[in-house]
Amino acid sequence: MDRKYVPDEVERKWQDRWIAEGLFTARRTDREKFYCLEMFPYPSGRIHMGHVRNYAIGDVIARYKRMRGFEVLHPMGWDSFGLPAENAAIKEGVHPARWTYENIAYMKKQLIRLGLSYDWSREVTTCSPGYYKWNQWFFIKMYEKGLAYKKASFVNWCPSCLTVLANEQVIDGKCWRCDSDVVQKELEQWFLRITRYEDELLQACDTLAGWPENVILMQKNWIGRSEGVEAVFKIDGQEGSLLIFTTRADTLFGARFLCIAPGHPMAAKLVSDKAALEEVKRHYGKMEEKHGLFTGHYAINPVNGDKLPIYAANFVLMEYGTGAIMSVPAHDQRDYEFAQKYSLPVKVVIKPAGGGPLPEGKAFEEEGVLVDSGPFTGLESAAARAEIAKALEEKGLGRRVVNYRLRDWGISRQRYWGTPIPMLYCEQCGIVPVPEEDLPVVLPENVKFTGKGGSPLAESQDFVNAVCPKCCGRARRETDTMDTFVDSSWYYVRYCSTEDEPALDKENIKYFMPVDQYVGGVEHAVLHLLYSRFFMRVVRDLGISGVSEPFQRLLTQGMVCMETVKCPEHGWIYPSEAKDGKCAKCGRPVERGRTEKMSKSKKNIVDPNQLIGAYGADTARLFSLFAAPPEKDLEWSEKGVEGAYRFLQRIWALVYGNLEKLKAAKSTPQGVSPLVRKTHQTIMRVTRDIERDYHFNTAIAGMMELMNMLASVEPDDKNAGEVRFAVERLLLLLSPFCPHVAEELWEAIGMPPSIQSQPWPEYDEDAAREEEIELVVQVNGRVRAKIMVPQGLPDEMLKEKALADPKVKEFTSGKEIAKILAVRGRLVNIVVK
RNA sequence: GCGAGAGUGGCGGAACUGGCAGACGCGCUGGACUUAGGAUCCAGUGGGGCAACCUGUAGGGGUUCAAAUCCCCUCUCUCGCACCA
Repeated sequence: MDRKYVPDEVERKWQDRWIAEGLFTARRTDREKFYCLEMFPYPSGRIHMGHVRNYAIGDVIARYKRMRGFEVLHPMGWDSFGLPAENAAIKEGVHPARWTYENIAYMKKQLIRLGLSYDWSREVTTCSPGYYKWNQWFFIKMYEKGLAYKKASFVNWCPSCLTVLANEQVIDGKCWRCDSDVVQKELEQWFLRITRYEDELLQACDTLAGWPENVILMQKNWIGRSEGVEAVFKIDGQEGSLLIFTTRADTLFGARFLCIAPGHPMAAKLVSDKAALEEVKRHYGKMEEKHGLFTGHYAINPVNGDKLPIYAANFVLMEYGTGAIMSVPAHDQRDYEFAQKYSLPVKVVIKPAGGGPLPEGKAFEEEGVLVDSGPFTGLESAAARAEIAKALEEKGLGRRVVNYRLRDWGISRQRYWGTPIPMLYCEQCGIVPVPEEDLPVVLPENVKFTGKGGSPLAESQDFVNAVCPKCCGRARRETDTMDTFVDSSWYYVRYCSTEDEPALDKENIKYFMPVDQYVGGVEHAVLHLLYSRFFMRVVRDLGISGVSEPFQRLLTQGMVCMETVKCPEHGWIYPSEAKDGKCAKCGRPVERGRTEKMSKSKKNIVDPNQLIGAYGADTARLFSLFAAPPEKDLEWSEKGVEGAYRFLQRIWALVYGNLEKLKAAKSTPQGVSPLVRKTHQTIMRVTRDIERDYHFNTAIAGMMELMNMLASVEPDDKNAGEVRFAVERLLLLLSPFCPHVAEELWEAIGMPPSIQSQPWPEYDEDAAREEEIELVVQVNGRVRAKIMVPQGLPDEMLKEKALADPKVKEFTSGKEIAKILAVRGRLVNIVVK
């Protein structure tokens, strides 16, 4: 009867049953669907607490929606291409495929051990040919539509390893392996024309009602739309001209010189000292002191004919606008700094509208009133911009344009472990896509991983040598692979069909898309989400789906944090290595650092395996959900975990301690007792807290309150029915959070499994309402009395009762009552003078 | 620098549209049961005061019968972008 709670035993039992019974498979039905998705992990080896939190949140939502009667699609997979696998191959000699698939097998076990309710028949593994075939297919479709193209672009290059480096392999401008200085090397690379959708992607941001404000803002800023004008500056005494972009046409009369990017085509033409130009290029794009070089030429300001010197400058970006700017040192801080360094003149053309003074020693960048600006003098900035733009357009020397910060998406990677870009270079026909029927272009397995030289694929002659599908002549295969963000840009579409079904089944996609709830970390707020929004539109424009926005609602969960401990001798140490404020190794007093995101380097990590081993998956889930609302950072606390465990123990003890009485009782409460009322209130609260932005922490608090009340009720013949009623409801409410305990106890009290297939409990609003309420009486805003009154009395009665209260009289006697207010039948405030 | 968000007990966090500040959990204090307690149960727990009461949501001002919540200023922290012309 007094069975002990052994989480491991209970959890494995139910995990096996759920899988055997296929409770979590989704299929197309007449019911309304709910697509619940969590960002799939990179198979790094083992899961971390961040995954536990992310997937616990998603699992509660999926299980809750199932109980609410939805056909829930809740899939999981592996973002399994990427650099770490290749690094492991270089360092340890394991093949990336083996390394990856072993990691996947292990991590899958871990996820199952957490009791997550996934439909594994839809498992996606991006490094499998069956998946990346479709990356290639999309690529070819995009190539046909002009959405994929090739152009020269810079990569990080290590001159010692003779290899391209990813951004994360460049540490402080040096190679991660050999510490050599990294240089920029120009290569031909493939790009996806996301900019074709820039305007739509920006506009549609305002339709993302279910997204957090900050993420929408980050998307908008990333796209970075700005309105301005392009103006033509003729070059003095020479053929040709320079086109510049500015958002501040109102400062055009203040231009004192022009700056062009060192890589600008005109730079090479205008500058005779090539070595000096190279020097400027060396500093290009670096956040440091500005470097410039006078080209020896002048340009003519189209509005007033001023002759302005032309400089090549490191801070002017070739990728934005036209790669050339007009420099207005009086009204742009960057130009000001440049002018200071090269002793160039400054001309003020804007003054503060209020007539205040100009700042000293820096540029005045705000808007104001124009001075010294010819016919435009006296206009305000906004009006002047319009007028000057008009004047330029009339002269044919300029036009209004909109510029975006967003660049096309460079997807070429000089790596092995990624999707081969399905292109051929034919000696006769040039660039030729691999025919659809020849897909996938499979990664060859027998390649060497040295970490040196070019891409491993380029070394594989079997791979490189190909036949042109057009002319049957000799062709060379593209050896670059795709950015792994391509893989994750459409995996949610792939999930709509099972592994056995066609990959892009329109009917399946129509039924399941879009994702109703997406859950993941903020670190993907910009790139992954933007690329996915782009890809969804491509899928749409290929006629595969009618959906434009892939993710209806987005929840970005906070980080999992823990305190850090530092020893003066040993550096960061695990909290367990500190005893009584001293380092266990050397005995020196430790320094308590701040609470930070869990990371291996800071040694402030908790291993999910150990956690589950000690307390079970239900406790791990419960604590992750209870300690903070999902969107906020969560501070890990061993004591807090124990508290969560204790809560489950108490429920367990409650059921097993009264098992016979509970089993014998019928769940038919007689009337509305305090326990029955509390039960209805709890159902109401938990439901509301879940519906209101998934505030699981308060929902769990509500269940704890009900548990506390249950613990104070000793079941006897009279009340056994209502206790059983409360216990049943409590288990139902608990089941999305701690599914194993809920199942086990549900079965224990004699209910047929599975609790997962039960409907979400209903509440009775009348039964939930208190018969008596505590009326708060304030005098001049201060609480002076609390009186129990029947529910629903009219305001006049409440005021009367309040005034009659002896305590209140003490504060009102002899004073003039100015006003009495009653608020929602719960509070009365008496204002006296 | 620009943009966004946050600041509530010893700690994590509650408080729906302005209406009892501190739900729930942790910790702490006292008690019970115990050979024992780092198990369990009961009671208490923002600060000050014997008390009636006073005071309290980063700091300062304001609106209101009433402010953690709304408005203005200041400070601190976190995040994002960062030479985008």
